[in-house]
Amino acid sequence: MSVVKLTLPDGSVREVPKGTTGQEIARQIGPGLARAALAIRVDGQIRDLSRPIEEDAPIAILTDRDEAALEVLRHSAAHVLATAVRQLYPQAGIGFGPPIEDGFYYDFDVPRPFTPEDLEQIEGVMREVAAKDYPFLRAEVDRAEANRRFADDPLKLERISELKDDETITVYEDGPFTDLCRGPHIPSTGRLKHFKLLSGAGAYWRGDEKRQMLQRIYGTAWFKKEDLEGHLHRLEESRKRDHRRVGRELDLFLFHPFSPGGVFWTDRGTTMINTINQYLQELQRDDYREVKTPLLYNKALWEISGHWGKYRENMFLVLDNETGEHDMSLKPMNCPSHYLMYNAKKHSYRDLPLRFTTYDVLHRNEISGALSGLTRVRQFQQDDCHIFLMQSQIAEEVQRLTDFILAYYKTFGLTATLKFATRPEVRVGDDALWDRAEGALKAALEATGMPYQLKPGDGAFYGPKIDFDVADSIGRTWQLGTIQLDYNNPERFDMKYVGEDNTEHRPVVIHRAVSGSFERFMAILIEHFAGAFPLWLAPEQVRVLPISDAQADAARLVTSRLRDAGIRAHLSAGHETLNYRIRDGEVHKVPYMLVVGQREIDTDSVALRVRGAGNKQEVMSVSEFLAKALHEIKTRALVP
RNA sequence: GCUGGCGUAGCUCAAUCGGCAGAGCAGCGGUUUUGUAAACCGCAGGUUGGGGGUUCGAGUCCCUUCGCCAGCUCCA
Repeated sequence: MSVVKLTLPDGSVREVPKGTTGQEIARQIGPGLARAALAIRVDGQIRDLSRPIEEDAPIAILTDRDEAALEVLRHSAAHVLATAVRQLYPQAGIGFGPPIEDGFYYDFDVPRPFTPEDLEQIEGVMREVAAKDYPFLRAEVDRAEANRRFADDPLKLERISELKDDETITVYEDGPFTDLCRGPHIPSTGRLKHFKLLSGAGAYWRGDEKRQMLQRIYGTAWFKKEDLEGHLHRLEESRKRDHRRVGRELDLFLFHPFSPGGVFWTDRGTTMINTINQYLQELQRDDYREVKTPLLYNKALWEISGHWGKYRENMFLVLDNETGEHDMSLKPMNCPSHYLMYNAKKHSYRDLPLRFTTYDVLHRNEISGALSGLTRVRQFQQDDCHIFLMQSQIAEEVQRLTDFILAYYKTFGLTATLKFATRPEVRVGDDALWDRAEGALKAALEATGMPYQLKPGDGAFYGPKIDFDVADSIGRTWQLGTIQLDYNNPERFDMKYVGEDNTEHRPVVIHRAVSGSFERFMAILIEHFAGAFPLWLAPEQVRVLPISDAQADAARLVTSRLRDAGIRAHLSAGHETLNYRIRDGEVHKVPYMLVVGQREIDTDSVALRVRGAGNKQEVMSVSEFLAKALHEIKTRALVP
């Protein structure tokens, strides 16, 4: 009998008869491991424990301590879900059921949507399936056998028909349920213990809006009870932080049915936007040129830029009364207007890189179902910038922009991950141009030394890009910043600069945004800080509270002193009790409250109450407080 | 845009089977002058998102439309 040599994670080599299963190896290593084992990694590939090993390979037995095993668990949880649904709805068609971040889902073809009561019932049956501890049995079948097994399910038959002839078709059984599936799975359904179904929703078969709508059930599954509870707690916490709720409670913005996708910023929200804007303007003071351009353009511009062909459904077209045609449009992007400005003058290589920034209002006609709070609106402002530069300047500029963007996020305590997005299906420009652009941007990105992920096909229609994704409190990631390299528009707009050799050359354009849009950035900040903004950003920075009317004048004087120093301070006097006013300040997340009573007046001081710190007050002079607050504001400290 | 759910006072939510639209908070008026998270009393607040229908009678049932929410699609 031949043997195979298996290298364990600790480097030791174990020789076992060819065909030994992962389960048997785990048992040989130790009974504890055998009990804990969930799957095995063989030469980098995760497999069922029950599969025989036929070749020499590095292996690792996976237990609930491995992140990869969690994915296997969740995939198996999806199968248990399908098992339960099939038991309750034997006619249900079975779509796809993959693991996803924090959980899993499965799509079913059923005549009516699942209700919350249905989900409870299904979850109950899932617990029965888990209790029965059915083993997950893997089998390789040929095409005819697969077609026979899934003869009653058109969705599965469609999937089978797409498998290539050289692909191994595998099916998995757990008790009464059989699914077409690549695997791998946990050894048996009993290993699934801590899970919960969360919601149901419609989802198109294969994500295609022209195909039928299936009913998707989302669920979450974990190895430990605490992990499940922690996850459910995080979901609850996320709901509390939802920027739509917090934004209303803190009176930052509102919506009105008369302008779906349009934001009404209150004075408080406007103050925050302006504060962020000032910060950006300060950062860009030296090397950037801030410009303003029109909002409305003739379609001739969009024909040159390619928007008319590729982006028209997202543009608000405006009727021209003279021509009776919709041949004007509100701008959905700033780039073409910057190109027009660039071309209005002749440029020397000495002027490059030339950086135009703009905070103009943009309009995009999003389909109604896409609108969502501040994160998806129809009118918004980007902190937009277009950089005109020479080919040879790309790497340095990308480095500089990356540093800039990451430093900016750091000010807010946000961390980002980088994504490199390449040419999309719908695009302008020939492949040679794309090759050059992708090559140049990738080289520049790698020169920064930052880790990044690849997002193939996710580039802009005119060029590849580096996206900066920032995670919000719910764990959703949002694309905020972006660096897009564009070789197309310089051609389309026939841009030129005069080089050192006194002949004309083609510049390259970099599109850059940092916050993405102020609207979306505000949504993320609100959820990130749960409304408790750092001092420099808070719409109301300080609230001054006299204990009674007797101290009102003194408190008013303190307020004026703060305001004269440029601090956003308000006086909270009146007939309400001190307790009431303190509570109101805490509820509105005012960073600092200054209590002024007779004791303070006598010593020319204030009693500082820090947001969230309870009544651990500190008494200091007004000038001491002023110095402290101004310093925190100036340094944009993440306090209190 | 698609599928489903939901729209009751500024906000959060009640209103049994189709049978008098209500509460708390916020607001306004008064009393209270307060030492670190809600003083007390009173008043006002509504074409139940809009339109149409069924019914003796509609917040409740049906149709339609607008908006919001979740997901899909899309995306800053």
